[in-house]
Amino acid sequence: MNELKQIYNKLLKAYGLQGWWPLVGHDGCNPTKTGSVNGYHPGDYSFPKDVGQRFEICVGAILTQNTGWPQVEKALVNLDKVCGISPNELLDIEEDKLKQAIKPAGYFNQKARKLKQFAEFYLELDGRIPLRDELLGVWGIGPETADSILLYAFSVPSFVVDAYTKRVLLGLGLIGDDAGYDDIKDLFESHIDKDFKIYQEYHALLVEHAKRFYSKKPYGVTDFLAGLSK
DNA sequence: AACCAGGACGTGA
DNA sequence: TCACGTCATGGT
Repeated sequence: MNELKQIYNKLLKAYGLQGWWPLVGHDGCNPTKTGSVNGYHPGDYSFPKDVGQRFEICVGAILTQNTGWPQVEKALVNLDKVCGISPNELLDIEEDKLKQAIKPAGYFNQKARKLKQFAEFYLELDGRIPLRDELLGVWGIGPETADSILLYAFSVPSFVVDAYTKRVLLGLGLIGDDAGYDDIKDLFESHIDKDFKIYQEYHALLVEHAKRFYSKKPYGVTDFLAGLSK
């Protein structure tokens, strides 16, 4: 068994199933993740259950750029109140009202524009699953957001790499400081079975682990996984 | 009171 | 290609 699989097993044993992506309108959802916001559904991979939930995940992926989830949740609740979370409703709402609603998530000028443009793109899809390159062509969607949308909204096994992921792998000595986004993505995808459930859990587990051991400098000095590699 | 959060884009070299 | 500045609110 390769090292990345061992790390996955160890993280899973330590933290359990994470149940990403959290949903605000959690109908049919079982928010059992203790000590966290509602909307998680550990062990249930039948999400999103409808197009509404699918679009909400996309919106959340954009709103969470460089921002903590609790703030995104406030923005989503506001959005749901002032117009609703659907492509048409986001296109119809006046931009200033949109900015006001998503303000808690920060970068409201940019993110309001991003949401408008994504809503348009989403309608053009007409129910089809987008290609990664198509997502990257939308203004405001970079590699991490594209992969998050593919993995959590469309259940496509595209591994998500974020700042935490890089810190953990760097701390374990598995990559160099010069490793880029695609290098790290390819590393996971070449060593882990292309199963969207495993990719969803693995990314969420890395975030959970990083929040505990890699949130303040010096990063990773107390990482209990560090003994895995040398 | 800095520092950071589940980044992405625009610019100049 | 790449390093760097910008965007913005709210936690710790």
